[in-house]
Amino acid sequence: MSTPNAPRTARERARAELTREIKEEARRQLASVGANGLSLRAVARELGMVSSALYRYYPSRDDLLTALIIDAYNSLGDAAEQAIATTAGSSLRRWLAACHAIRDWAVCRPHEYALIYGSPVPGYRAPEATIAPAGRVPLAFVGVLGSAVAAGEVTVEPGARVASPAEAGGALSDQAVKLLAALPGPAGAVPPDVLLRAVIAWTQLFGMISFELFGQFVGSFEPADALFTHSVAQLAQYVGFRPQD
Amino acid sequence: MSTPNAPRTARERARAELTREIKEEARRQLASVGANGLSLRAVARELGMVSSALYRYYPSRDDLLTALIIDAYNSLGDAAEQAIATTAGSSLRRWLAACHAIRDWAVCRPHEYALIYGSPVPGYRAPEATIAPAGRVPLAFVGVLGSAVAAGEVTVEPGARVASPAEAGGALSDQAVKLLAALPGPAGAVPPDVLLRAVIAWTQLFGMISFELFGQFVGSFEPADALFTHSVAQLAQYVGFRPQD
DNA sequence: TGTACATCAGTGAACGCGCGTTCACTGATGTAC
DNA sequence: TGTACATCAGTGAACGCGCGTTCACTGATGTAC
Repeated sequence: MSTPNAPRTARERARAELTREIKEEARRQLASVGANGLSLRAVARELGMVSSALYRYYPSRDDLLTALIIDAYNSLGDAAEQAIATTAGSSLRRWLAACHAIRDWAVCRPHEYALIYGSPVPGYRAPEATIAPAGRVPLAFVGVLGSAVAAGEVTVEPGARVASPAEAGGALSDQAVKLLAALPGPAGAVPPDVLLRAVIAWTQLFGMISFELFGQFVGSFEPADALFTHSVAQLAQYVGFRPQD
Repeated sequence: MSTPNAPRTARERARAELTREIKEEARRQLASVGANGLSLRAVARELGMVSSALYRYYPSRDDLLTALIIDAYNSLGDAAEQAIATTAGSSLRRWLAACHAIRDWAVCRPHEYALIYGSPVPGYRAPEATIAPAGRVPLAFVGVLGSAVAAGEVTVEPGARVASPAEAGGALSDQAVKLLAALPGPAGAVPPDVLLRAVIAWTQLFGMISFELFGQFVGSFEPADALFTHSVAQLAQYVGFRPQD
């Protein structure tokens, strides 16, 4: 019985393998032509097949794209979760490890990063199935936040930090509270203002990675390693992680 | 003599007008098919011309794309500069006005935003001519920073803010100092640590706008108005702008 | 003011290409008795 | 264990499409004398 999804017959094994090889070749092509240029015919050609054969594996080009998108989200989610799981010490350390893991992943796979965080492919509508994988990174961050709050490793009262209390109320805190209510386990206990600070850090993280990969730092902060390390540390401090070890 | 570049003959006037109309139609198509799908033939069709006629105006598809990119950077640069120029009061107010102007511009023209801040078009290499327009927004921010420093409206000593002094030295401050040396006028007098904080705010600004436009907030912070206003205020405070009026 | 010539915008046909998808087919692999 | 049938992977031709770019051309606009 081993694993229930394991292929039993030779046919099934071949099918699983080719499904994987098609995705791999498609990923390789992403790098040279981008998501829009991805072509079933070119993938088939490279694999030594006839283009119509691919339709035994993916019903259309968009389905192949969807598979690549889901894989990319999952691969990034794995990287973040693994960094958190394998980093010992304080919540701060785990938070920083996740940030660095995400950037390292993106630098190694710029085209997969562009696929999920770059401009949307026009005419392509992301199906439901991408939503859960897309949520893994934010969820991983919220998980760190939750255990940090529980362990008292994050400052809850932001002190004199709130610039405009009027804004923090109303629509914004409603959104934060609603989001927290939908979160699993101890993450729901994160105070709304801590969550908001984390969201800001989250957007900064991806803004910086996008700028690095998409060429906005050319001629100024390139290479961006030092800037990245510095900014991630700054924002972790802003979120409220205590610099204890 | 009027303006030196004004078209004199009917022919020249017609040429200037068509050049503009081609760009306008191309911009319209960006919205439906994206940068990769932009096609000279479709533009010509919509304009009631034959496709080869466009070659009298742009020597190739890439040149038309370049014109659109330059226009987008300039249009965004205009918006930011104008917001700064027309906002009275403190540097803080001008900084916030610029941030909001940039986001408003992006929300109104998501496809032009994607063209310049989204994933790069594969196979397209941005020519030299795009560099200067691309620098207008950062320069505008640095301008506000410069006058804020001169007027004492920004906190120069970050207090206990530096998380890891070791990183702030070395490569990173070298880059900051080099960048400042290349800046015009009073902007060069901005202290490196203030510049670094502004760079972080700058990346957060665009990270948040990208997340909003590219759909990462679906199901959580949508609409993102309140989150945006809050985060921009938070980062202005982080940069060190004094909340005086 | 009128004529001769040069410039240039726009035409239409063509070249050569690649794409996604469908469909009837062959032949190998798997299954039931 | 062997045979008959069902399943399914892969083929090759075809459909209908759109693309960027070139090129010889016509006819209108501009210029110099």
